[in-house]
Parts: sequence; C-alpha cells; structure tokens
Amino acid sequence: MPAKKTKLPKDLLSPPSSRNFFEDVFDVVRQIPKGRVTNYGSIAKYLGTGSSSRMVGWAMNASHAVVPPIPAQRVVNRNGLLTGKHHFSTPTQMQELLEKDGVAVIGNKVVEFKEIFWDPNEELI
DNA sequence: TTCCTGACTCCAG
DNA sequence: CCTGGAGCCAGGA
Repeated sequence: MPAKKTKLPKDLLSPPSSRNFFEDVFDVVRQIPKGRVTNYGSIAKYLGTGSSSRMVGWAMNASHAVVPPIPAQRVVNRNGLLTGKHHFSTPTQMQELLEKDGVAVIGNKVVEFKEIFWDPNEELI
C-alpha cells in the first residue's frame, strides 16, 4: 500500500533499518513520562546532534502525521514556554493536553518547569 | 544554485 | 532585563 501523501521527508518513510533523526526524536519524545516535560536542546544533545535544536522542532512539526501520536506538548523551549502551541489544531490544544497530563500552564509557560523537567541525558539510558 | 525561514539556544553588549 | 547576531540543518521558492 502506497504511503498517504505527506510532507514528511522520505527518510521517515524508510524502513527501520535506516534509522534517522526523525525516528530518534519521536522515540525520545514518546518516552517522556506523563506529567514531565523537556526541551528541544536536551533532545538534540541526547541524539548527539549537538546544537541542532531547531531540527528537533522541525521534526516535531512532522510528528502530527505519525502514529502512534507523539506527545509533542511535552516538549517546550528552554524557558518552559509553549513556543509550539500554534502548530496544534487550536491555539489552546497544547496547554489543554499538558493540563490533562497534570502539568499546570499559566501564560504560555509551564509552571514549576524546573521541577518537572525531564532530561533524557540523565534519565534515559 | 542562492536566499529565506524556522516548534531553538547561546553569547555579547 | 532586553535585544541582536551567530550557529545550526533541512526544505521550499
């Protein structure tokens, strides 16, 4: 069956053998515990891509077309701001999903961000 | 091919 | 504390 038309890079549609940046990003994001959040830079660092944090965000942009769904709401910027909220179906979707996870959000910012921060570099083997 | 943009981050001033 | 520039990598016009 041909893949549905998508804006995803060809690499993402490649077999698992050709592991790529996208799959790695999704893999890490899927492991973020409920109620915890992380940022783009930490994921980039964990994947060894150094300071390519923008690529993480870019990958998240494609996460909506992937299954199982990626908890993209758990990835915010280094200040705990919901910088990617406008990429969800509605401007409030990201916050609602976070609150559903038990994460309080006020003024586009994750409350107690520092407390619930989940760093893959230290908590993921 | 070059130029611009982006769900980022760091460093100067 | 705020602002601007650079580095970063991939994709689109």
